Amino acid sequence: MKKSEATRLSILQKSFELIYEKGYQTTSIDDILATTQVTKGAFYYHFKTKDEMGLAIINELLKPSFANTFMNPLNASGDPVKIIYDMMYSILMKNEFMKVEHGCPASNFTQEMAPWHSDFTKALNELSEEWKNAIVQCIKNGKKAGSIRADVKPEQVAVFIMSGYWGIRNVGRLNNSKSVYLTWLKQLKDYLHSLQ
Amino acid sequence: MKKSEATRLSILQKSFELIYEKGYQTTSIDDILATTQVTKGAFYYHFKTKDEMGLAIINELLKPSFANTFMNPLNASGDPVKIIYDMMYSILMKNEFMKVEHGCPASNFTQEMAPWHSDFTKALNELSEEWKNAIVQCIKNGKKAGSIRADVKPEQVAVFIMSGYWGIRNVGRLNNSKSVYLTWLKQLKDYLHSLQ
DNA sequence: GTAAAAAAATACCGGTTAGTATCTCTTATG
DNA sequence: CATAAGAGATACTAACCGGTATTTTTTTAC
Repeated sequence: MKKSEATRLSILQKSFELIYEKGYQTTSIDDILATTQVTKGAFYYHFKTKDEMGLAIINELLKPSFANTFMNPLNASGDPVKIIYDMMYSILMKNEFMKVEHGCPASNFTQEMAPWHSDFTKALNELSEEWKNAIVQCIKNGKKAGSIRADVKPEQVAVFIMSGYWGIRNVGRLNNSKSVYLTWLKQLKDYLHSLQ
Repeated sequence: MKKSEATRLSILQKSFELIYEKGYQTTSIDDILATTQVTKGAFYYHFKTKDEMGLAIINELLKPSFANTFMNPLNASGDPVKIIYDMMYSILMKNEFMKVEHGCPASNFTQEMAPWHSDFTKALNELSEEWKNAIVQCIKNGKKAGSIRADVKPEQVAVFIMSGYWGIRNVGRLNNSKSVYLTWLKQLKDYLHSLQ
């Protein structure tokens, strides 16, 4: 009951990396088997279908890691301007898992799955909503504390910031260079200050 | 020499719509043949491979239409704040081809192709660069005319705005509702005014 | 230690994919 | 109207895909 958990997790983790690099649809079961050194029998013992595995990746790997990287920083107390900027800087510039040429796993999943798999889209929408709400809360706190102007609409700002992040990941992939991240971050800082 | 051009164009146009709705990789040649009522012989007479057709779609359909919708409005003279906002409003809310559930074709292509096809990525990066430069120019004009503050960095602003657009398309697909477009547009307006 | 259940290995299947080879029809030109 | 090239139709293939059936090995419980 222990080693089997290990192979299951190994399948999930390696698949996650592979899918992050190659895309979900272009990563075949055989690809996964080749890199994990797991046989088909083992794979299908743990997962009924490829999509079930995909969903497990989202729920068991993506969500927790998302919570760590995207949510936790926002729960800190202090000036939202600093909190949000630092979070974005850390996600874009310091995170070692995410590569500029591959973008953001959550965003990639979304874009790739949206046209044809509503279960995935739903799961990913939850992520996105959680993030937005966390940003909203962070800004509301700032308004209460007086570091953010009273007329600022938290919801609007959250959507605006979030969109910018998804977008700059897209641009980063196109340019294949982190320098656009820095350009974006500079303007994000100016924008955030305009809320003070 | 006339009818053949028509079938070629018909293949491109129908494929474009199909790919826009279903994604490039999940749209098979047979799908295309079924909807275009064209036979495989005809298809492969006009295009050597599926990817060649994909590139033709980008260069012959996407680029010109992009120029119309995304570039032309920026060449108008006047206040960049109004020009840029009106353009975004028109792209997001008034364009009849683009559906919220399918996002923006240029963005979809990018996300889907990036991991495995550098030719596509290159072509799409050109689009993105052109758009950015057009926004940069528009803002520079505004600075000269005095409607935009002197300390505003056009390049940064352009990247920031562009990213927001790619991103809100992503969010729109997740939410499957245009209401996030309106939320984003409101904040875009505030942001643009902060540049005055 | 052995039997039962869990986990994994192997071989295979039907369907789909992009692409090809070959044949036929159409059209433009003399 | 003949003919040759242009355009399109048909039938096929080889590789790959996700998934299954069956067997073998490993682990757990007694």
